[in-house]
Amino acid sequence: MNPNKATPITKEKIVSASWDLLRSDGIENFTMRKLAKQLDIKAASLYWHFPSKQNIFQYLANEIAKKVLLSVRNEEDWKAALYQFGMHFREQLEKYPCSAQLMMQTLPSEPEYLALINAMLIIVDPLPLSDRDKFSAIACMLNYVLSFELDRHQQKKVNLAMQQDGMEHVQKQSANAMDHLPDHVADPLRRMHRNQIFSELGSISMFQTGLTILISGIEQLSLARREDDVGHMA
Amino acid sequence: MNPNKATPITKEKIVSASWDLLRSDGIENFTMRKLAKQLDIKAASLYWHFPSKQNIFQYLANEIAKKVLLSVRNEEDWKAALYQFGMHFREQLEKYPCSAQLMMQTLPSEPEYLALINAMLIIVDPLPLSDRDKFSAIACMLNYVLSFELDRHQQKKVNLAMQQDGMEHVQKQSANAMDHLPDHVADPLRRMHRNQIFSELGSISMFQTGLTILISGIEQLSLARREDDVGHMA
DNA sequence: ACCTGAACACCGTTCAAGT
DNA sequence: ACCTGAACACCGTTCAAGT
Repeated sequence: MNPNKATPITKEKIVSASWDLLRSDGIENFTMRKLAKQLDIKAASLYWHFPSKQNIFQYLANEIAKKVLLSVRNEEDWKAALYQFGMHFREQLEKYPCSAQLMMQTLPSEPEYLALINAMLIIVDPLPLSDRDKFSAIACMLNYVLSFELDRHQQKKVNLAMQQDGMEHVQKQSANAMDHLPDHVADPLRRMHRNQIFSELGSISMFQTGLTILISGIEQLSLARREDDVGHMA
Repeated sequence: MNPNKATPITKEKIVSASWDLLRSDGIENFTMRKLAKQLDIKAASLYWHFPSKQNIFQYLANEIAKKVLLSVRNEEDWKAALYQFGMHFREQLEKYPCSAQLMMQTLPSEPEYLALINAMLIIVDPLPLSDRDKFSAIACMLNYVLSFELDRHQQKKVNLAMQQDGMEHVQKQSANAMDHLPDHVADPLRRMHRNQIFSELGSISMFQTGLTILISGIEQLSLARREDDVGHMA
């Protein structure tokens, strides 16, 4: 029907269609056949441009990493730098559909992803910490940012389902489960549910709180390790 | 062939076979047909006991949560309590195959999962923090523990692949990517790679470092918020 | 109550064959 | 160089029919 001779499919076109498909159908419903249909080609043709579906996902994850790296700015002290990095990172993740899933199911073997980790390590490199501690610290950060976006994404889906159903079963399910918690025990969770804390779940201010916890935790760790050193010298 | 009349399949048997299948094949290769074969029944029969594959996963995730709750002990101060909680949580996650994947792709709607979150909230409830801050803090913790186990799991797979291949392409892939990092910039990542930091990736001591960061970060946050209060009063 | 055969509507991937 | 038809070897799930 459409031999596409005039305008052959390119890697870029496939990538762009992939973003569209992720946005409309989610990563769990992303199929090669749907992707091909969107491009007016057959699924088999995709394999001339990419070796596998997994490889497309890796490419997309790497594109996100590349974008995050662009927005990295130099900062005076490491705390501000780490904070800005986290904020920019989250901002970029929010722009791309299924960004957190893409980066989590891709191990960091792509160059830009590694460069991203390297950029974070550079920030904490001047701290009086062992390499193992530095690595632990930035792994914490990375996982935090990704998990946060993942949770936000899931929360959005739950909210959507609640709207569509007139919050029939989704809301009820968690509300019921909440009611069946033991009564004889303090239950901050139920209190928070009453106070609608859950609706704020993916908010920026919550993100900032976690970021603050991590950064001042890292600061405390380097203070503690420094004391260890002093102890050793004495 | 085997009508199983003497010993009908029970929910427990399906669950037990599911753990076996997860351990041997991983969550990505877990199929209803394989699960049925292991129980000497047909895939369709599983749907009399469980409404869906997803529901089996939810059940398994809930089983993990139940087990973690059992190992929660009372502690004098909140820092020790949170630390012990994290350590026990990670310990249980290590025992079950694909535990982190199961808990991450299940939103916390099951009763035991909610009880788990509640148990964590109880620990931080006495702190001088807003409910929003408390929730942020334990979301941090939860995500940290799950992400850590997830990373450990992936790292184990990478190591296995390296052994089987005689580290042909996996090692090379990341080593090459490492070599192509820009040279004109500080590269702590390459230094750490040389110093074999990566092989320690899922170790308990690394886990403890992250846990320490989080807990002292939460402590600092409550100190800061307390100062805010004092400021308001003045 | 519990299980199966057979089907439905899909998957990712391969590959000889086309242009 | 780029694409397709047709197939392979699978999926999760349903449901009438069996015992």
